Amino acid sequence: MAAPRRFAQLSVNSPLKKEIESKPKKDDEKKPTQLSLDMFDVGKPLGQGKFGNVYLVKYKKYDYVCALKVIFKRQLQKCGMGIQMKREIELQSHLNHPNILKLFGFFEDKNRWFLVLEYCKKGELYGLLQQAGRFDERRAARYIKATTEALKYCQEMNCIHRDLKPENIMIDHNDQVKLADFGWSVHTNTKRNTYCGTLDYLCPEIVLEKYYDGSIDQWCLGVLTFELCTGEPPFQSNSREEVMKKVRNVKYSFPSYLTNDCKDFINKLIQYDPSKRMIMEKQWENYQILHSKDVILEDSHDWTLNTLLRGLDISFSTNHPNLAIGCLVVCEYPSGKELLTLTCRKIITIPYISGFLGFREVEVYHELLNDCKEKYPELYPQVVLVDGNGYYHPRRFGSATHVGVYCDIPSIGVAKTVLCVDGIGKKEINIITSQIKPGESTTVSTSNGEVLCEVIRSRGGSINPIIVSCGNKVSLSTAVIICKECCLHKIPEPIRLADLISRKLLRDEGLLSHMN
DNA sequence: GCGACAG
DNA sequence: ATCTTGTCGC
Repeated sequence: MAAPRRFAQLSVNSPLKKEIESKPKKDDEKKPTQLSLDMFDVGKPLGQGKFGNVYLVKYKKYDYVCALKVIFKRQLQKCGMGIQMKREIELQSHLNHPNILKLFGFFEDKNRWFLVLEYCKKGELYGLLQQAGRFDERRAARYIKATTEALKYCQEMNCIHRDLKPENIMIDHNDQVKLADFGWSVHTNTKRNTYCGTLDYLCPEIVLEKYYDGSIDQWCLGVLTFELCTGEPPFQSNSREEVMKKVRNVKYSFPSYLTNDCKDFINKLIQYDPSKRMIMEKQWENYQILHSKDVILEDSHDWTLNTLLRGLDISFSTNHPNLAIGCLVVCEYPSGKELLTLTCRKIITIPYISGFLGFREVEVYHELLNDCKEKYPELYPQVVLVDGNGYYHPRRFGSATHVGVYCDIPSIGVAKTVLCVDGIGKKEINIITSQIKPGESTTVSTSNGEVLCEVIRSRGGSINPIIVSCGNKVSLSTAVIICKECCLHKIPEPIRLADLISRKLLRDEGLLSHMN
């Protein structure tokens, strides 16, 4: 314990590392250079904290400027953080990422720990934020993106930061983000309102003293985004109790100047239920994979020549957070006669996140389609109608397109509602619908002339439209023809049946909330 | 007929 | 994820 600590693992390009490696390994002694205070010129203090100060220092041998964090063992012990400190150093020294502050090395004397850290000329992001009041979304997004990269890396390394806030994000001379302070942080109680301290970034499970996991960093990322874009943390209040109450109730509101995209992003991260917080890993990965594949928006077959064309639909319904019952209904086209019904019960591991449509569903749909292909190959559908938007989606990738591309099958998106794209929302669609005759349809385009979808007004008296958009390998005009044929009711028959069947199954199993 | 629910 | 709607269960 009292023996001098060895050098921590160094980043590849660290000058300190070069020195160690250039030293001839004499004898069998593998002990690397032992750092000590006299190897540094100590300059001006960079910051003060609860456990000690940070100084600008120069590593004499190479004239290399670093930050030296001094932590008094006494203070640390008083807070019962002695052992934690060592674990944190071990952890931090193994992290190597462009957006994580590098720990070059560490050493100790009788009373103090010394951490040799990367020097960041522009200091804490907190300071820059104070100067600016608030950042415009473009600038905030740059910081958030880099921070996300760092957090993603942390998650891969099974490390939870736990203490994300603008005080712990350093900005170097190149304006690059460097995430700092992995737990042993020098708490900067001088800057933030001492009364609330770092309470602003606490998530509900911490406030309620429940178990927590890596998703607390997602919560904090949402809070951070809010603070960078507005200058104030979302749950700010006069008293500790008030903040905690607001956090428990997830009660916060946006200033009017924020864009919808920004609010949306924050909303997806600041979620009470940890499993509902937007995650960087799987969703994003799937999203990228699917986006890298080609979506075909034209007819891949001459549908009109095939009189035996079958329509199919699958739907998906859940109340239990992770349980889904999917249903696939094959109908004869164009009569709409039901030929086959398959269901699938599956535990979904991906959380539902609005705006990231299709990721949860696609697993279930895929299984159903495979099942059909294996057992009833003659009934395998040529085209699937999917409940929800298709290519017409703010991210240009709705459920129907996901299913179509993922399962490599022609697909059509059939939605009852619209998501706002380029100023076209529910209200605009309703106006458009009211201008067309029952049973007729019209194409809706954005201001650039890009076609989004076709709105069909049902044959009955309702002005509630059916919105058809391209999924994959089916053109919009063909999609509309097929859809109209399948519309015995307002929702195309296969979708309607699948919806009813999957919901009935859930109900029968007592998995819909009104049953208990 | 009324209430719940739909992702 | 708030359909001034459609459907089902009770």
